[in-house]
Amino acid sequence: MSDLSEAPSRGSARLHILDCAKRLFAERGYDGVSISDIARETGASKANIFHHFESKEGLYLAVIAEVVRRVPDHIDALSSEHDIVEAFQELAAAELTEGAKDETGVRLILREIISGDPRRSRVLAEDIFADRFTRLVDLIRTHQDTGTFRKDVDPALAAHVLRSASVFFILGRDVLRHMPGVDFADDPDRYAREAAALVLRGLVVRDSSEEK
Amino acid sequence: MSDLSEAPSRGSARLHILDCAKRLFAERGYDGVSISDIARETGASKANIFHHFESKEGLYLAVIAEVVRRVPDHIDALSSEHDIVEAFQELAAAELTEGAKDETGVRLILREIISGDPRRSRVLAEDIFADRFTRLVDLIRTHQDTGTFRKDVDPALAAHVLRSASVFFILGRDVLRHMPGVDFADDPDRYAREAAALVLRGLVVRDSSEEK
DNA sequence: CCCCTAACTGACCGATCGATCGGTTAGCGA
DNA sequence: TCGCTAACCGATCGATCGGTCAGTTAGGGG
Repeated sequence: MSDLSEAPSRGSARLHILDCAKRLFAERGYDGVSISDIARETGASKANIFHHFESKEGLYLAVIAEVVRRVPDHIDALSSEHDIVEAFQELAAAELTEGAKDETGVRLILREIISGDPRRSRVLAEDIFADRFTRLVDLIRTHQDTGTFRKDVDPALAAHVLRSASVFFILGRDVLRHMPGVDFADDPDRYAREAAALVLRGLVVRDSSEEK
Repeated sequence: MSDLSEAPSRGSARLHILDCAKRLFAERGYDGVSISDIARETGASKANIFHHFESKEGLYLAVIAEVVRRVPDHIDALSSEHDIVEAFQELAAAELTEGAKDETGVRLILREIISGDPRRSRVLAEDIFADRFTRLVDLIRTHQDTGTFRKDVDPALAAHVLRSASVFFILGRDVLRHMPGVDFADDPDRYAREAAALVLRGLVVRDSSEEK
């Protein structure tokens, strides 16, 4: 497998191993993939994998680190849009399109989230999500201060609901495809925009006049 | 371990194995748990596990089936509430409290969702989620017809966003606990109600008058 | 009483796990 | 040209994997 004629340029084998391992780990999880599997997939020998990486866990952590390193950030780009709903739609669509394109990366991180290992949960939370989550919360809070957003909503909670809608879409796509009445499973862009609009505008019609 | 003095009443060992296996599978996943682990945890011998279950996969499927069998349904109970926002809050809170109480069950099903096995995704979708998902969609559509809910929102999409908010809360709790500014990680009831209210009422204040 | 069956066990099977070994190849600086 | 090092390999390690088997125990119906 993977006989790409040549091009053994410096460190290419290492990258190839990382790439294959990433896909396999994303598909089957850490315990579901053996070094032999990765070796077979890369076309290299088992021993060579241990030459490039100190252990199976070392390889796995390297894969995670590589995925994390490549996670782009779309939040900054929208600060000064004129229509706030449109801006959030744009943000959600950009993130979800990106996520759908590199589904293996998303799956990998999500597997890590539910792994339940408290150490890794903490590391992941602080190193990766905390920063952009905080910025999203700040963005919401800013709009609350300016009066664009209602003030009786916890900004962190709202941020989490927005994130959930995006993340769980990718996570549950296979199931979603088999749901009756669902025609957006293969259209991340449309889903992202409609979901963002939904959370911003709400589901109930806006004649009810209740104040907290 | 698990020396409950006696009471070897009919089939109790089988149930004990199911219970331990459920917890272990939820924590570490299918490939992360060996029969020896389960045997050690239950206090029984490996061979005895194969006496009660035909194989490891058979045990796993039995665990899944047991979890699915116990999933309660809260949707029917709310059809005739007077305040629609309150009704949805009640539904979300009931589901999330239930889910938080039996976190292992939720984790197990979520692991199954992201496993990526297309067969199982299909089975899960059709046997478990389809029914109540459809009823939630129908409920939303009904309120659209009566004019309570806005009509420019895909009911299935709205249902999925609502589900996402609940499910991903349990899934990402460990990470959520380490997020700055998050104080609802250990309060499923409050989160469920605020999240439901958010999706129903929306984030933006309701003076903007745009129609599609 | 005996006998049958379900519950249960320790010992063991071949296969595969992560990891290590000694040894070979290839490329590059001196 | 030599020599060093990184890249790579086949063979093999002890441990553990899922699963089997022959045999023992316990309990209830005849």
